[in-house]
Amino acid sequence: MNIGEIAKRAGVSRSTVSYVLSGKRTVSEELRRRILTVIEELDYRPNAAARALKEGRTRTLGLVIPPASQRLTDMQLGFVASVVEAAAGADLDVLLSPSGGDHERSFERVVTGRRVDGVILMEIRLEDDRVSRLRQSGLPFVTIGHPADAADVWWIDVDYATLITRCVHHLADLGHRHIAFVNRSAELVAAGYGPGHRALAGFTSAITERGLAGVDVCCPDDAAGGEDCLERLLADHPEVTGLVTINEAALPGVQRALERAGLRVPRDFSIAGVAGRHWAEDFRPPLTAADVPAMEMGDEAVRLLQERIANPATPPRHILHAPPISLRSSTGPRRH
Amino acid sequence: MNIGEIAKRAGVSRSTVSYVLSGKRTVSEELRRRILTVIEELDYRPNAAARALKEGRTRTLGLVIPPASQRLTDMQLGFVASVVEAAAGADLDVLLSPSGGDHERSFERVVTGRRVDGVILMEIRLEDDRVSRLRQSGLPFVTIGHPADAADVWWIDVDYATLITRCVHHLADLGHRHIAFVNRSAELVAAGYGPGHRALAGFTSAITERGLAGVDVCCPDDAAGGEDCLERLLADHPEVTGLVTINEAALPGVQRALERAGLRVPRDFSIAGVAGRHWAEDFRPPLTAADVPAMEMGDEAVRLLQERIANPATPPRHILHAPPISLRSSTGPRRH
DNA sequence: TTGTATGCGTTATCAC
DNA sequence: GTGATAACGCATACAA
Repeated sequence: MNIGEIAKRAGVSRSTVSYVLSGKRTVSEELRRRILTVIEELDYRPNAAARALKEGRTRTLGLVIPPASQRLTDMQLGFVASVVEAAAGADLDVLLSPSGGDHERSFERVVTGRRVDGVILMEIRLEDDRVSRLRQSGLPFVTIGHPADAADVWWIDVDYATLITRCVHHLADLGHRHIAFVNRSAELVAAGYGPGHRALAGFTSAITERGLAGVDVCCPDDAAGGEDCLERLLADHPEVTGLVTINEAALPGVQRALERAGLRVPRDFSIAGVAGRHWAEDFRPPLTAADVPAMEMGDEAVRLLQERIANPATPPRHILHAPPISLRSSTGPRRH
Repeated sequence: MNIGEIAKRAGVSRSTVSYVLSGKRTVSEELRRRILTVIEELDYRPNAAARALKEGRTRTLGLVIPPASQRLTDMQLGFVASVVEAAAGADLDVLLSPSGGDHERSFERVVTGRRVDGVILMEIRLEDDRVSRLRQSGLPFVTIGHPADAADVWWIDVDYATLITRCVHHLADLGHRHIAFVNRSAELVAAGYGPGHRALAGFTSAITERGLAGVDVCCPDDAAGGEDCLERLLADHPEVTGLVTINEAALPGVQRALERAGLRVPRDFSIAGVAGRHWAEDFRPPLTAADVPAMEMGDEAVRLLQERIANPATPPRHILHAPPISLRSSTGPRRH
């Protein structure tokens, strides 16, 4: 079914059909009716490839995600979901591309095959090859997270340094003097994962500012890893009475280790961090945390990307979120 | 950058370049070299839209997911991840389309705009409009889950009836006489969500077969809902000593309610169910459950779809998974 | 072994 | 207000 067939059945030319569809020139009411009826009857819809070829744009956004092998966190999932939702709201389709692992080809196809009008990139490293690649390709893109050298890229991020700093101050205000920072996995941090580094910087500076004793550890991104990690931490640093973290996936394990050590939260031990809202609320006890507005951020990513596609010359825009810390029930005064 | 530009710079015709790329006819080694060098230099890649238009296929699969508003379960996430991974492995791209909610347009675009060569559908209802729509459209599709009338559709599913039956037998063997079934949310079940109905059927028949007393309840798909639900259940049916469930998202709440009621798992109360492996393992105590092979199923969905695209006349194939129940630590003998 | 010509389905320019 | 026609970039049947 193509536009020519519609034209034939309606007894008009192809261009008239096209103009009825686009509304870019006036068509007599009679023909309009007739054409729309035929379109309806045959359930005709323009061929996307032909349209893309002619118009030079695909009405499709690329979304580059971490490979599946590495399980997506709740927060990442929130980004994906909200990007898809926002794109659908703007009548845009979303092409998913796993990066990393052995998926170079998928990424290359998206970037260089003109399959999309723009790209949204997640899980940004401080030095990120994909960002360089995209920069050089000229394809509009927006990142969720930002690389070290980010002046010329459009991005949206969470201000991990500030948030972790606030968490430390909160614990310090409650009287805690020995505080631990539970980071994401060692591999991720070693690979230059931005939030890991920025959160650590925030932790270190706050610890110094308040004259506290701080210890930081990397921790695998799952419950079992969290359990091991905290067990070791408690053994090596029994003086620690509270922790701050950006590793939501490790928390169930963290809590099990605390329980096993006979420590109650928040009576004997306080936990604060950065996490998705659902996560923080479903945790027991509910987690005192900065609630990352994942839904909003996906939305913004799509908006920014549309803006950039529409007007490539616009100077870069950055959005840095520092949501307030929601006081729940996982932090309390230090017990003597 | 197009194929003509490459041809000009290499001093050959466009078709020669095209044939070098496709390998569909022999090209002298000298020209081949020259052309490949130019391609390399300019980092040329064929325009996907032009190729799709010419070839009549897009090398893209559609993946229809539930809307983001309704949070994806761990299992659904596993499907998405594995589909994307498998598709990437076959050099196929994946176009994501949220369905339900107010995303009709997105679904219609995918189905009727020839944006994809085939579609993978998730979260199937017994009577599913999207399946009917796809059936009538002639576009090849595979479902994860299956509708009531599924003889002519290609699908992959988990045998919820059998698995829940096994769970009931397992509890019965341990001496439990009063068993509850915790279903997915009432809305989902009312909407004809397949697993909800089939699992319930399996539960009922097993209860009857063993001469037990069974009670079944619907339960919201989140921790808070699970907590409420179990609290009510324990109040109304204090004789119940074990439950089986397909609602993994409710389990943290279920457990909290049990704890609050002073019931220990598995000493005082047994839990068995169907869940993703990670989920079951991370649970405390680790969950005795049939581990849904989500990764494998996404893979199969892509393979089946490729098969169907390649050979539309092949009779439909169905794959029904009934993974064994992994004995972990959430079930034990009834206490007297 | 290579080149020329055609058409995929659209949109948009030009002519009427 | 409407119709004919030329691209868009590619793959391939047909010529040489």
